[in-house]
Amino acid sequence: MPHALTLTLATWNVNSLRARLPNLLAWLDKNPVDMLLLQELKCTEDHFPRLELEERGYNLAISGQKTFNGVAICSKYPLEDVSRSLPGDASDMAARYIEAVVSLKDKALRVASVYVPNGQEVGSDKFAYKLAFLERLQTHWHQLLTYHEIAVLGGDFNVAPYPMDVYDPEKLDGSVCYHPEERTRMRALMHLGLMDAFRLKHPEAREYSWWDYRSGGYQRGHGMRIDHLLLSPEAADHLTDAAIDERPRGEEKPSDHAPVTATLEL
DNA sequence: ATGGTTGAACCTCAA
Repeated sequence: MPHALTLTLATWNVNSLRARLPNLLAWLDKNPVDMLLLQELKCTEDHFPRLELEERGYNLAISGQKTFNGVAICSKYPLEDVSRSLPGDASDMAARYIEAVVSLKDKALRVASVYVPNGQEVGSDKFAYKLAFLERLQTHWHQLLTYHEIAVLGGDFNVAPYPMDVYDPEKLDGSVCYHPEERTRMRALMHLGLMDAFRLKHPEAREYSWWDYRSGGYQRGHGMRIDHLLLSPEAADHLTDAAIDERPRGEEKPSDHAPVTATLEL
């Protein structure tokens, strides 16, 4: 059967949607992706710039929070069965996960936008929360993968899975976002059968998705690849392209993250 | 570099 539908996806941690709205809209005008996964909205749903995105054709599913966190799914196709929590800890109120089913013409796609906790400092309570959160992701997606759907789990995982995903693996080994325990849990999640779209298409590329604002991280090339689009096997079968668009990171008032993109021919 | 920057909201925290 010939390909009937080209679906473009992006994930982007914008580090405050309201502060980054000009950057985001300028990027969308050049890259009118079908599915946009956002993290670190840093606003409640009532402050979400709904009109600006709706007039660009997006349906919205939002999990907002004041000051911190906040995730969203923006889709040119209708969204159904929206879920705003990651199972496994009913006491966790942070807006870090949203999942929905996208109705395409004759098929469906499950998609989630996740903002994994940063962990702050190795050994801290926040680091333990991060590890527990990664385990919850693994448990939940282990279940979801039994459905054999076309599915995408995208977002800011705050983990660089392999040495080639950081600018200096020897120096950074054991530091937050590149600690062995985080890599172990990140890889356990991937080894359920979630394929890293960027790495599938670029097995050797030393490209990053995040650079620290401090110490001129971007200018020095001190980056990490911590934002990922993970594909179910059924989705990976349709992957035709993946990239990291570094350009927005070099522009005025940037997010510290760059958008990561993928294309599926369904 | 036990430095450094950014955003939101408060006079500091999270990243």
